[in-house]
Amino acid sequence: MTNIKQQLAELGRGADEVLPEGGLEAKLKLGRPLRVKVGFDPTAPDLHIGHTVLINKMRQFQEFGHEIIFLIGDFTGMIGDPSGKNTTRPPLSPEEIKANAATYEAQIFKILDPDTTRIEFNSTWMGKMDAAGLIKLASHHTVARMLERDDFNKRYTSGQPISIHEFLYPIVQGYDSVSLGADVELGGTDQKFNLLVGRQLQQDFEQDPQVVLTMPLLEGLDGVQKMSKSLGNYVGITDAPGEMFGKLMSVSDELMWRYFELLSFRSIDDIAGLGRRVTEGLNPRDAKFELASELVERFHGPAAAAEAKDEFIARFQQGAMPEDMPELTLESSDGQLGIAHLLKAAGLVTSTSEAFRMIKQGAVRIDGVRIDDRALVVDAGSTCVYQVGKRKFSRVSVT
RNA sequence: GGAGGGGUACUCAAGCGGUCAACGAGGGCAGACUGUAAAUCUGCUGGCUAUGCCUACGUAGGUUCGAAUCCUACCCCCUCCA
Repeated sequence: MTNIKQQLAELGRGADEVLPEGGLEAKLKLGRPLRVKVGFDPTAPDLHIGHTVLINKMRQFQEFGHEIIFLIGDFTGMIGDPSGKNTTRPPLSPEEIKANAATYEAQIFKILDPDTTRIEFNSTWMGKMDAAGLIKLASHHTVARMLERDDFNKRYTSGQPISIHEFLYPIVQGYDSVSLGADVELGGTDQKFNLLVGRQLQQDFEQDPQVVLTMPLLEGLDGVQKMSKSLGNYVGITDAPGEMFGKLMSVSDELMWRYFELLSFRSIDDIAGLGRRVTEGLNPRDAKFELASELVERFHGPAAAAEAKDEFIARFQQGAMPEDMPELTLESSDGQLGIAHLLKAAGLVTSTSEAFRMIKQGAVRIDGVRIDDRALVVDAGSTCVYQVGKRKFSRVSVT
């Protein structure tokens, strides 16, 4: 096992908080593999790279020889984590949970070692608990302490409803730590309260309380708001290689370093070295290439990563047309097809009005030649490459 | 149950009888430039059978030559009181 000092440095990398202070060091000094628990909600199996910040941290623990437990909160899923929300989510069916769990597995094993990752469902123990047991469990926590949690507090003071069952979420999550005998629990910063409840319950159950390590929520591509699917500022881990590469290249030079810290598997020293080289004159674009390549390789393999990079260079540095593009055939009514309708039918724009706008702005090219005539008609029998902006292409035959 | 305030385009937010397809900001898209789909600058940002027409300012009616703007009813949200 790697020495403790080195472990502390890497494990603390990018972390928001480690509670209690010095707790992790004490746990590491036990000299045995630590049991590291991380809970996942079964509702959102479509991971983006923001979620992998946490999974990367799990990987680090795993690489240092610790035991990691990927806990799927299928029981707590019936409650729906009320963190930051004021609406309850509809409960999932067992089939949905099963399907989501399978999706999780496929995705996380691109990062984690499947042989040493333990997957658990909290229904295993919670499903057996009866009402009396639940009441007893609930007696371990007070309403006053619940109301310390920021979002509960806000809702309470502003008169918004809090259902009793929402209080059970942190308690059950905490009890999971008791059941598993967790040494460490990882989570996003928004999970801090829940993770701390675990510590308190473990104490009540006469266990050595877990160390809590929170990771920040990754900023999205815009660099301001949190990465989320609904904001559209995300990189999905199932994104196609070219798309993933391009999205990563679009982050600002500044944000790139944040991504290196939280997403790269490279060592802290290694990244600092790269930073120095940029200061000394290396084009930040080339540093970004390394980031994008590493991530595409992680999810799609080395061949796809190399291809995505070549394609990016050809396309945006040299202005080449992409190798693959949608091909389709459109039927003209009377041997001719107006350009606006053609672009719309090809899916390059969403409306004819938008097509006219794009033409006016000089964004439309046919076989690489810019056009400016909005009334242009294309004769039947032709096959050309139509382009709108730098990124949308389609090969269209008109019949 | 009572008293006020409010619902405007992707989001926030102006407008309070005509010049409003609707100020401004954010976001998005495009163009220029470049060292990259960074940064910066500029433009665009309802639809269509397209120099005109149609639909849009919570919903349904009404007043008016003309309404997002005035009136009525209804729905929803917020604040205070019970």
